[in-house]
Amino acid sequence: MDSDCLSSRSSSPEFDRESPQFLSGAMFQAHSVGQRLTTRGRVKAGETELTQENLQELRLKVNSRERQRMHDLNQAMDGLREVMPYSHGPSVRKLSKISTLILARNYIVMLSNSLEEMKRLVNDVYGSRRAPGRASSLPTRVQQLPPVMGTVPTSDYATYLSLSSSDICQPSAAAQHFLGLPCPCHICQYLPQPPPRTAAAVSLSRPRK
DNA sequence: TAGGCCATCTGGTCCT
DNA sequence: AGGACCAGATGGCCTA
Repeated sequence: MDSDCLSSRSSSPEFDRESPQFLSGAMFQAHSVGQRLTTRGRVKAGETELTQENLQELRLKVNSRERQRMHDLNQAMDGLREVMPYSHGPSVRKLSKISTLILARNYIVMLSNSLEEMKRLVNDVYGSRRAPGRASSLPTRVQQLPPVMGTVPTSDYATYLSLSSSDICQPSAAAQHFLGLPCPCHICQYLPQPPPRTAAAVSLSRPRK
C-alpha cells in the first residue's frame, strides 16, 4: 500500500515487545514514572501480593497488549484507507485518522444515495417495459443489487436485471461517462456525477511530507 | 514556534 | 481474574 510508504512513521512499527529496547524516549520516561510509583516494596492486588518485579512484569504485559491493540486498530484504519478514494494520488499524504473516518462516512452516504437512485431508475426502466397486467414490483434480484456501483462489470448489470444490452451502457461508454463525456444510456444519464477529486482531497489531506 | 497528528503508557471500567 | 476497551497525559515529529 502506497500510503504506508508516504508516511514518515509506520502505523505498526516493527518492535520486539519482550525487549526493553523499545523503551526509549518518552516511553522510557513513562516507564520510569511507573517504576517510581511502585517502588514501595510489595503491593497488594486483591489477594495476590505482587512484588515490584511482578508488578513491572504485569505492567509490561498490559502495555504490550495495549500496543498490539492499537496496532490492530491502525491496521484496520490502513485497510479503510486502501478502499477510500482520493487517498492514492502521488501528491496526497496519508489521510489522518479523523479524515479517514469522515471521508469514509461521506463515501458511504454517497454510495448509498447512488444505489437508491439507481434502484429507482431501474424500477422506472423495468416498469416501462413490463407487460400490461404484470406485477409492478421489482424482481428480487433487482432488490439484491450489489451495494456498490462499479464492483461488478457494467455489462453484468444488464444480465443481472434481464435488460438488453442497449438498455445499459457498455464499458467503453461508461468510461466516456466518467471521463466527463455524455453517455446516452438510460442508466448513466441519471447517475449522480462522481464528486470532484479536488475538494475532499484538498480539505481532508495534507501535502505529502 | 505553535499546532496537528501520532505512539505509547497508564489507570479506570466493563465484560466474559 | 484476566482481557478488552477507553480516555487522559506525555513527548516526539512534522509543517506552516
